[in-house]
Amino acid sequence: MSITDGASKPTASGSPDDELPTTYSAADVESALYARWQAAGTNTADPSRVNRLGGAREPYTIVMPPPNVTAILHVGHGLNNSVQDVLIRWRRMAGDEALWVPGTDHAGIATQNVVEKQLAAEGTSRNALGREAFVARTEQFVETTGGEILQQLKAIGASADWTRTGYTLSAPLSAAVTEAFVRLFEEGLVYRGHRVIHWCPRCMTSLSDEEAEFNDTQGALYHIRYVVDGDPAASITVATTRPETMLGDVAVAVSPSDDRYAGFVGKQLILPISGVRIPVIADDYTDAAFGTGAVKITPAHDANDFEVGKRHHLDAPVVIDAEARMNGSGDSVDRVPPELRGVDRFEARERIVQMLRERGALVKIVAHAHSVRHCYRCETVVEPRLSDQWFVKMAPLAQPALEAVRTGRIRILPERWEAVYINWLEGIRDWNISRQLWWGHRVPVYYCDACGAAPTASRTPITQCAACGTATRQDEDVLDTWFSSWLWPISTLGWPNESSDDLKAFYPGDVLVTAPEILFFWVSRMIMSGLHFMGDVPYHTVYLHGTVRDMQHRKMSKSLGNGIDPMDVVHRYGADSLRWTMIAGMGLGVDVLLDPQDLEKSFAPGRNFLTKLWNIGRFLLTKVGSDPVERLDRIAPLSLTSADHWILGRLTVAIRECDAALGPVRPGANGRWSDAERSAGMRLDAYADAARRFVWNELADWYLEAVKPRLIAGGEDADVARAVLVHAFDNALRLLQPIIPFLTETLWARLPLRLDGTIRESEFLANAAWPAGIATHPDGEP
RNA sequence: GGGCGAAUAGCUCAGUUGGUUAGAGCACCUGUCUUACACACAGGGGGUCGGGGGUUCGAGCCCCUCUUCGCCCACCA
Repeated sequence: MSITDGASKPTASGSPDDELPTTYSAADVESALYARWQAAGTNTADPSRVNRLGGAREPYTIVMPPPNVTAILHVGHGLNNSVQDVLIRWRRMAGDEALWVPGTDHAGIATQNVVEKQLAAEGTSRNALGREAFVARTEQFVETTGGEILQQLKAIGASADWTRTGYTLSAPLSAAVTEAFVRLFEEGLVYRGHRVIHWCPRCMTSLSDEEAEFNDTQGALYHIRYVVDGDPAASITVATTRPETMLGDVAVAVSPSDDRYAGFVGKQLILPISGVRIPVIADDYTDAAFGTGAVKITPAHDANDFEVGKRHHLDAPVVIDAEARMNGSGDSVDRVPPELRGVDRFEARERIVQMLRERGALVKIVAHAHSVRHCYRCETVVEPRLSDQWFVKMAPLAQPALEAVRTGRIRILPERWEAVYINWLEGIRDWNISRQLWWGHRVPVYYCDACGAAPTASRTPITQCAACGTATRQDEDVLDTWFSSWLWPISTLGWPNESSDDLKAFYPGDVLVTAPEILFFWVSRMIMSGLHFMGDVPYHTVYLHGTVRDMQHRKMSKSLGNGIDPMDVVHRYGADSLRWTMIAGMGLGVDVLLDPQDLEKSFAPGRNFLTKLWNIGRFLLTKVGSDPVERLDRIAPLSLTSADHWILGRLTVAIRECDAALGPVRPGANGRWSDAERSAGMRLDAYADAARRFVWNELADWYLEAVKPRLIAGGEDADVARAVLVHAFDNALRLLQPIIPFLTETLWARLPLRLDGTIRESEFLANAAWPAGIATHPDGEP
């Protein structure tokens, strides 16, 4: 009989051929077993069983960070989802109604970029296709190839509730997006702003502050002399890292307290190359100690300069276009000399520097290290650009989110991230949510060009102007991907339908498991949206895990070629090995180092442990046999040997250690973490280690050896030994199920029955009870 | 510029409020195919806990300082 057969027909009727193969073959077991879990609905949560709806169980909810719909599983996903699955499986066994909501994210910019690349390869482009055809094409692409990652998650054993799989661009979740936008619009928290934003000239869209990442760059500080109008002997030298923007200068700002320039304030300077006259102004923005103490002010191409410009009522001439080429528009056309028009910004920089040099306006060039913002999707240097965008006013949303962490309704682990969270929220800036893309949720705002009525945000499409009856025009922009992500914990449960059973049963949820990188992008915004739209936090614990890196501590990435394909590991060592390695090897918030060059070295410990467990199982099933065993509580304590007492004591200790490592499940009755609880628990590595120690060092190395003669001798004492052995192993399998579900389930199905048939209270170990310690054997000493 | 983290055995890491000879896995050495397991078992070697200073009866753990890596944030013109 093969393992697969054995697993599919769990039986304790020990037929002679019912022997386990000498080696465990994960590949033969895992996918079939997963299918059986699926068929039995072990992962499916039922709101009617939840105490919030009159049921008997506590809910335990985790929402999966939705991977990009076009993503394929990488080892980071493997780590992230292994952690979530351990927690969910643990709580499911412990009697909670555990719900793990899976799904995918439409990933606006990322997906649009993928499809645009495909189109380019086909010799066409999105503009050639037009908006409607492009969106259709992308939808089709997502439909045919998207979501593969969800299948891969099943292969690593993720026990998510697939009946509730969400997708941010699905109809129900899109309705939630529209509802959220319109509500915020009506509350005055969404507004149209005219200001300098981050612009990616390759993606051709604006970006939020968070999407424009700083990269350290070795640049230069160009010192340029601006001569005073009417006094060629007098001049001010400005320092800039971006000389090409000088074409758009409208002033030079000096510090009001800078004596060097006091006499210049109010005078006019002549801008080299264009000859435009600009004033010298005094503004606190300028730091007299930096550079030359004089700053050129380019309101259209620098966010700070824009603010300075506003204070001094200066124009904001545009000299760089959307594709980052030198070009004026409207009144500013003449500011860009004909020979520079249409020239790329970096090429223009070289040429302008040369022109300045020729005119004697270039004083010097000094090497200067600074940080430059790049597009987080394509690495292109971001261009500050003056434009009209939709913003969310964040301060009113941030305040309750700040309080939630300060008062202990939410804890963030490791705790040090709480300071980072608080610091960010205290200095929060408004969120630019409009994107000049086609792939995403279209901004639900309608304009009437005919009568100029105020723009209307609407839950349903408006085709005719309410004021004048002419056809309206919908806003062309789509919303930031994260504007749908931040609703994920409520939208996947049915919001805005507040009578949804899922929402009532499973919200607020419990834990969010993710990497620190998206603390601002996502985690904090979900807290804000949960508090704002549902009046409660989406989770009480934020668990931030580390990053998977190679042996040189480099982040694993496709471009470096240092990645580990989790599916490769699954095929070679099994999902359980992968999971074990991740969970046992990862301290709280600590990076996991794995060697992509040597999978054997990285995953052998997990594989070895599984083999050990397998062999314990083989020993048990052959030596103990398949005859029913007595229930432990029916055995007179006096019949137990000191070895029996010892192993039962060790088991109790192991259970206690596992429980302690996993820690408090949820905050106390007032819904707030106490100081003591705040950092307790969630030590998955300590939990794995405690379970491993019991199984290997105590059960296998000691008790199994001690019990061999008794089993051989037979008689009543052999039956006692059999009962204790089965009890200990049964509990060991229960302790380990959350981490290595496949192997433990396979072995558990073959444990002999108890005399009263109670050993299997459930068809699956996945739904069996989490172990409880035995009160009569409180300590682990013999 | 501000903040945070890490530095413990050859490698990857544990060491919870300071308390007996500092631990695990892998690697290494010596035995052993002992009828569950050589992906194993029995035993063993190996660490001035980054440097310096301090508090204490006592410090890997607390304080100061330095060095080296890494991360986050920032209106580095």
